[in-house]
Amino acid sequence: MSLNGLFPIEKWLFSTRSVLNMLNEQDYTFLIGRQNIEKYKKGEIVFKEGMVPSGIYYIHSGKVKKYKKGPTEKEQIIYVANKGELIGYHALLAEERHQDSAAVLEESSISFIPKEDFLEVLQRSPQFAISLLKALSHEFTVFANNISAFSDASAVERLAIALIVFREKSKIGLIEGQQIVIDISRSDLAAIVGIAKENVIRLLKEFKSEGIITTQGRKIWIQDIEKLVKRSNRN
Amino acid sequence: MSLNGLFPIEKWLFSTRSVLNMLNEQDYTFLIGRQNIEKYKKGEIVFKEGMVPSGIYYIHSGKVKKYKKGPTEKEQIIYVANKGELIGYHALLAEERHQDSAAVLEESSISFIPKEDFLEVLQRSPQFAISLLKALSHEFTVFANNISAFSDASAVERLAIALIVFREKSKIGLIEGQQIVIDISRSDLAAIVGIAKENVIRLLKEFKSEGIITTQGRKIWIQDIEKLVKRSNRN
DNA sequence: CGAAAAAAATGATAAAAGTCATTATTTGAC
DNA sequence: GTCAAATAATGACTTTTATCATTTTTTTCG
Repeated sequence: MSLNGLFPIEKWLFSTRSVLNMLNEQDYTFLIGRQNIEKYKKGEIVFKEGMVPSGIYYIHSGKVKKYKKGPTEKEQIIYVANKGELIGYHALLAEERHQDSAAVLEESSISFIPKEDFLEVLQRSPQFAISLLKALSHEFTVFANNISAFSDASAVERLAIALIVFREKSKIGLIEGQQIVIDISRSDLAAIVGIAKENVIRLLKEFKSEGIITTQGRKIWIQDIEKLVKRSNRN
Repeated sequence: MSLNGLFPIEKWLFSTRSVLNMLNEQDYTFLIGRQNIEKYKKGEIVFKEGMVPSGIYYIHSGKVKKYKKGPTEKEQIIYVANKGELIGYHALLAEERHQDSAAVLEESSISFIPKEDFLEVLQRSPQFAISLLKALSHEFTVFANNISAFSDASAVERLAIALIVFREKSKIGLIEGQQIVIDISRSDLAAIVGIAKENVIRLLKEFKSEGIITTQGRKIWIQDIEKLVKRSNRN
């Protein structure tokens, strides 16, 4: 079941994956081929807002949330990074402290790339810089969409979008034909959508009664993607 | 009256200004020194969502809003670009269509930089690319803050932030000691804050009664920045 | 300057989403 | 497998913000 023509998924997804693929084998190996992979358990923190960045991170497997806490301590998830993506490069490139925090959503393998190594490759490969520029610029599409959706879309619509996007992200690494399962806590889902946890639960219940999803514990299966797209109002 | 120590203004502002300043004189003149400046009247559109970018724009004077319209036609302003800034480069660098629209908020002088010229300078100056990377990365700080504020801050708080930030932007080009005036329509202010126009008016009335601002027509003068900062809850 | 148009302001009402208190279910560790 | 802790679910109620209809003020332009 594809989203082609159904939903503009490309406006809601991006990936730093392609950036690395343009590196030659030597540089690629230099950056992420080394065996400094670390395992993170669910909920563990990769970096925290305010920290001075000493390098960037590459996600070998798992999912990492980037989030911010406001004065009221309410957490807002800015982005969920996936297997194959880089995180932590914004602060490094901007030469400032981390402006958001990162924590893993599920057991993940992540390797650390020291600042010096990253900047070295950046200096010696102008094409890498341009490729990064392209990736960063595309990120804006997604962010602009998000900001726009916050004022234009209702809670249900944003939840529908979040489910569609998260499902897409959960496809990665799956075998063709395998059931896609969305495995995320109600709190995290609420923090992505920007609404209260209780509302997420109530709206999911609505989706269940409409036959759009089924759930079991925290797990969610999307049964009728077309109806969900309709509920998102972005088609 | 400075914001130093009062309010983290740097988290809400960025500028592509510095990017151009790192260019050598020759490249600088090549890009924006030429006499293809065009005047735009209030409300005129610079580019529209969906257009294929053929170049980028440099704002010699004036203010330009970047915005998106959602399915309900509600406009959300993503960013207000100022004198000295570049716009339209995201789509160009990402090699995609414009994902937002741009229109001038007040009479502006803008020059067009053809795609080829911009990319040429980018290719021949690796430092320019890295400088752009830095600028783009910093933009994320601002965007992330925005997204976080949307879920964490109330309407009044966001309005207070918007006024503080817009006031700061209106300082540019002013003579020291000159009164800062915020000159923006209630609709545009509402589109920045992401709330209904009527609410902007009601909240401004509240600010007036608290002695924080005075107004005359569309014009707003901030009389007590400290109280306003307090209302923003970000200090 | 004065009329028409645009924008700001106001008031009443409706809708959406948040909060709090509590119960039910699931998950994870021993 | 059982129990404790964590998380999901529910219901009543409050708060916030949007919407709509209308009046007043400001701006624009001949």
